[in-house]
Parts: sequence; structure tokens; C-alpha cells
Amino acid sequence: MQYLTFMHLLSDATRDKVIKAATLMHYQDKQLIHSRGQTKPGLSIVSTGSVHVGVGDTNGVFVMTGILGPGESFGEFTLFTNLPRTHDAIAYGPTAVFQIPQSRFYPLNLNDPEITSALLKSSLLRTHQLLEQLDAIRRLPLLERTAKSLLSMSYTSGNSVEINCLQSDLAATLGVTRVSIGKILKQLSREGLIELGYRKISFPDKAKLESWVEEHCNTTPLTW
Amino acid sequence: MQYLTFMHLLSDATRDKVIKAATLMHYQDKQLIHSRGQTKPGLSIVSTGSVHVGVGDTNGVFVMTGILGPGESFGEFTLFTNLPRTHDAIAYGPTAVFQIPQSRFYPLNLNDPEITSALLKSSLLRTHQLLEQLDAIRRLPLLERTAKSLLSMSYTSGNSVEINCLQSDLAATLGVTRVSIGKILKQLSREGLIELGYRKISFPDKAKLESWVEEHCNTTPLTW
DNA sequence: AGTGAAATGATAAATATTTATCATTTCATG
DNA sequence: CATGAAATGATAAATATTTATCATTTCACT
Repeated sequence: MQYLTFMHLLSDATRDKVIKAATLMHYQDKQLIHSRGQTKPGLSIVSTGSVHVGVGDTNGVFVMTGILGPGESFGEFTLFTNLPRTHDAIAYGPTAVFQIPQSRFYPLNLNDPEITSALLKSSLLRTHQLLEQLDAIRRLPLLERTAKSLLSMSYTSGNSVEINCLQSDLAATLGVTRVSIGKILKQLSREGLIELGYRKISFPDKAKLESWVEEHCNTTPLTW
Repeated sequence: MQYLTFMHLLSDATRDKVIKAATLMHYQDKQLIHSRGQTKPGLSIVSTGSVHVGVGDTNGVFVMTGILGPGESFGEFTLFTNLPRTHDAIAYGPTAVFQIPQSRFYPLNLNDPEITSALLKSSLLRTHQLLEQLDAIRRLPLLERTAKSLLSMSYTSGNSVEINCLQSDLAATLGVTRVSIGKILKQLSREGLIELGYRKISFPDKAKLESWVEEHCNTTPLTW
């Protein structure tokens, strides 16, 4: 999947042109890259590290809508609609991002149809993933959804045996309350699928969790 | 928003070329246009009528992911990835669809960068709508979510003052039961925001519905 | 080591949603 | 224009989730 990002869809020559047109910006962990309401359009591409995209709600909880890795782009929508940004983008860990303001993107795009084509493909893939996510929300009970989500988070955070996350953040991401998540997590830990810690959740037997998710979430081959 | 479909994003000249390259196919109500798993790629564009896109689940319930109206395209994913189709497409009412098989789409696309560009824009809009939907599921109660969803469906099905859809389909689309949707719809109709009919929901005062949604859903255009 | 804010654990009452069932309405059909 | 399948309306009991509270644990910081 990682090779189907915007950057990986470009030829070497075009990728070079894109990088030349960009300014490489560095961000520290938790540093804000873009925030809601900003009006300066531009294309951003993750170079190294990872970017969390979401919205900080009224209570200050960050509701995440996506995690972007190297090669993945964001900001396309503002670029093509000139509407203000309404998502926050935050660096997760030390992160570098290629920034291309609109003025520099236009000539680049006009001279190279490959860019539009790559943006189209990555947008179609993103749409596809979002459809899958929606599908999970509509068909799976909270227990299953939580397990699936935790597993997916374990992958995106370096495939480690534990993830650092607050139960309240997890609740916000899944769109339920902390109480509900608490019950679900206790249930999952009773089944030996996870272990609960302070500010972290660990996976004592990842293979077991994987097969549990496989079995209970009816992971339909909407993916490939 | 309602005129930002693939076809509406094209210039007259290019639109003519697209139509010339296409075969106009006619479908009866409920007739299958494409089904999940099919491998023959091609671009489809709704000419008249409406197309329901979704997945029939194990119980035979059709979980809808979108309603497409005149000018809207589907099948782009297969076209650009050569992967089997991930969704079923079903005609809702008498429907005509422009069909362009891959072999005829390629030369068309190569000679006219406008086509890729229009596909990109409509794909970005679709992604945008899906993000909004996800966000709505996570933060809005069912009443608000339903109103918002209905409004959005009215746009995607040609901005008409009524949409043709079963309450059970709507329920599956929102991921709740028909009983819940029934209660919510009654509530909305009591407030004069919608009118319930047999196999349809109409909007007697769209401006009122729009402002209600605006007010209650804290509707902000979401963007990456 | 002690302290305090932040996070987790736990509980009960209030709401919301589902499940299960049956009555009523609609409309295509014969 | 009568009929019956499909869709909608309606209800009660069972579950699930939220809201509101308070207790306990953890860990960074004195």
C-alpha cells in the first residue's frame, strides 16, 4: 500500500521536478503544520515521519481522520477549491514535509499531466479507504470496531507491540464516550487480546489479535 | 455544489467528445448495472435517472454508500487500478448511463487533460463528502446526521426537491435500524423539514432544511 | 519521597437503539 | 378496481450507550 502514494505514483523525472518546486519544512513532534481556517492553498507531501490529520473539537479533544506517511499528499482540496482549511495537520514524531504553494504548483501541474494523474489515483485510493472505514462503522459492533482500530493503529505506529494513546482519544476517534471504550477495552483485555496500561495499550499476542479480528470483522476483500 | 459533477466540470467541446465515445445504455428500475467482483473496467456516467451504489450484505440488505445523479461518474477506481469492482451499482427508476470501456477511454483521456482534471476534482469532492460523513457519524446525533444526509442526497441526485429512497435503505446507509430512522423521520417531518411519502422523501422548503442543518450540524467544509 | 494533576476504573440513572411483532398504507398487477 | 406484496407506522421489551459522579491509580515535578 505504501507504494501507492502520490510520490510513488510519479516517474523519477517528475518526482524530481516536484521536489525542486517544493520547500522542505521540518516539524517537531506535535507541532502544528496547518490549522483549520488557514486560507493559503498549497500542496503538502510527507517526506519523512508521519502527519496526523483531524479536528480539535470544542473540548480540545483531537478527532483524527487520518494518518499520513511518507509520500502521501494533503491540501489538494484547498488547492483546487480555494476554500479555507478546516482540518488540523499535526506532526507525529520528527517530521519533514514538502510544501508547494499554489503559485508554484500551477505551472508545475500544467507542464506535467502526470501530476494530475497521480493526484487522481491517490485520491481514488483514499476514497476507497474511506468507504471501507464507513462500512466498518455501519456493520460492526463497537467491540469489533475497537479491536480492528487498535490493530490498525499498531501498524501505523511502527508495528510495535504497544501503542501510546489515551482512552479518551481513542473514544473520540471512534466517536463514542470514554465509558463505552472503557467497557470494551476491559472486555478485550479479559479475552487476553490486549493489555491495559497508563497512557498505553499493549498487545501481548499480536497473532491472536490478528486472527480474532480476521474472524470477527469479516474482513471482506474490499481490499486487495 | 450541485453542479460540480464530472460532466458539469467539462467544457462543452470535451463533453461532446465524451458522449461520442460512449454507448448510452438504458436500465430498468432495480436493474444491476455493475456488480462487485466484475473485472471489465470502464467509466460510467449517469445520463438520466439515478444510480445507487453500495454493497449487498450477507442478509441481502443493500448497504448504500452513495446515490448518483445525472452527470456523476462511477467506475473510475477500476479504470485506474485494474482491480475488480468493489461495489454494486443498481438503477433506481428508469435510468440511462453513458458507458465508456477502457479501450475507448484511454485515447480520449490522453488527448484531453481536461478529463483527468475533471475526474480529479470530482474525486476530491467525493473524498470531502466522505470525510464529512465520517465526522458526522462521530460527532452528531442521529437526528442531525439524518437531516444532513438527506440534504446531501438531494444534491447528489440532481438537486431535486425529492429523493426516491426506501426508509430501509436509508437506515442501512446510516448504519441504524428502520425503527430508529422511522422515529427520526417523523420528528423531522413534524418540524416541517421534510415530507414523507411512499418510497420517497420530499423537501417542501429546502432553504429551511439547509439553514436547519447549517445551524444544528455546525457544518464546516472539511478539508485536508 | 511526597504531592497533585491527569488518567483510568467503576457505578447508577437516563437516553437511545435494537429486536421482535403486528397493523396499516400504498401502488403495481391482473 | 380489487388484490396482495412491499413499504411504512407503531409498540414494547431487551440492549447498548451516554451522562453524571466519585474513587483509585499513575507519574511528572517539587
